[in-house]
Amino acid sequence: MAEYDELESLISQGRKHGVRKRIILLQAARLFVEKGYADTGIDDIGAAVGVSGPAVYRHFPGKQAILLALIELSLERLREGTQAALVDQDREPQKALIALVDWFSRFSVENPDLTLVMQAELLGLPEQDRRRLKRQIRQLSEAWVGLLIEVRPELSDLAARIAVTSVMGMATSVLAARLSSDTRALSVHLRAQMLAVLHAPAEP
Amino acid sequence: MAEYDELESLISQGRKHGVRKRIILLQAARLFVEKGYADTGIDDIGAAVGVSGPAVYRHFPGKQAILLALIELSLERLREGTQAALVDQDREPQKALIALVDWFSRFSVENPDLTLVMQAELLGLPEQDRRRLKRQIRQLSEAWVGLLIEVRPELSDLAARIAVTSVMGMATSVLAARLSSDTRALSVHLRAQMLAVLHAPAEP
DNA sequence: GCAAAATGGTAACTACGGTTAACATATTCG
DNA sequence: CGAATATGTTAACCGTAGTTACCATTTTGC
Repeated sequence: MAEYDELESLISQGRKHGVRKRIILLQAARLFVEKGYADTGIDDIGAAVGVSGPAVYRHFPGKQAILLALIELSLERLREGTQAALVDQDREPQKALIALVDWFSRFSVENPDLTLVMQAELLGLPEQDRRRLKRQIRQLSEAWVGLLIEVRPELSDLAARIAVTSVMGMATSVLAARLSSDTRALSVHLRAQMLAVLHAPAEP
Repeated sequence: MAEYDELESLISQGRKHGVRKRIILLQAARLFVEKGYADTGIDDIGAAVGVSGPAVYRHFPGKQAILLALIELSLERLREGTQAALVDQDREPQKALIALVDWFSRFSVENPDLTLVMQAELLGLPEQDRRRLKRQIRQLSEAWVGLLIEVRPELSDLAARIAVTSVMGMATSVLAARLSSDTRALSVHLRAQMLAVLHAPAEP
């Protein structure tokens, strides 16, 4: 479910157990992306949820914990989506790669805040968490790289890594630029250009 | 001149007028990219220059001013490079576009800190400066968009904007990932994939 | 060579914001 | 119902880091 639909649905559910926590998370994502992690106060987050101030501490042990939970949520969604896109592709790397692009171009456009927070605010985390998460992100992209090399064995390892990194970067830069609110058009164009990168002629 | 070569050359020049200031700027860029603007203290910047603490205030009125000067320097270089790449192309948009990609793929790889700071830490600036700089960045990318539409009139405005934004995003994401220290290889691959994006088949 | 400007060091100030304390209300469930 | 738990509120705390004050030294230009 896209992040804004989820947020709306959660708010309508009143104050059930654990719901507040999820609302805080999604609103914090919005704020972090809009104003940056450093310039977003705990008070701001509370206000966005309709709960001024330190009430947030009832749900999270601190500001950093919110950011950490957010990025972990983001990673989790990415992992789920990647796996889901890979099943039922009859182990054909060509089909699998296209399925991945299909899914990711849609996911990133429909979940801009989650996607952007992960790559923009990793530095806000303490060394240790940052390392751990970076490793996990790398593992995720390695799946893409492996698939790409299967499809195009002529690519060097570096070339494949650059292509995959570029594909991720295209999504975040386009989202950050807020070029259009037409999510359908955005994801369609993104998809086309991601495929172009993955199929770009190799350089000697 | 690439940023690290410039830094080295400056340091060897001792303490001439205005030199210190430039050194502070470039070291600050390194730190901002490495640890983030928020987590880089004035003391850190001073230490990196061999001048502990508030001595930095002899050259800049404050921390934000350093960031501002950095992003403005970055923009200036981008403008210069864009212009330089466009002259002597006989007003052929096809050639001009390729010249732009040639130049930008090299520039971004040779000046990673300048390139990354501009897009990563814009949020650290006060509203007003941020707006102004964003506008200037947009103007810069509009030059690319105009050129691209000239070459490929079948592209919608949105499609062209997405392509150009993607090209910029590819550079920053690849630089941030630090995939290789072989700048030559990086820029060559980047170039190829940027061209692929700009020539990607349009979507209906 | 000397006055003036430039540059630097150390110590102290201060504001901001994350966090905690202390106290209140509402919800849940036996 | 009533105890326990969850959730909120306001006021106060306090560490950090950007900034300023003040004094020392070096560099520059007449």
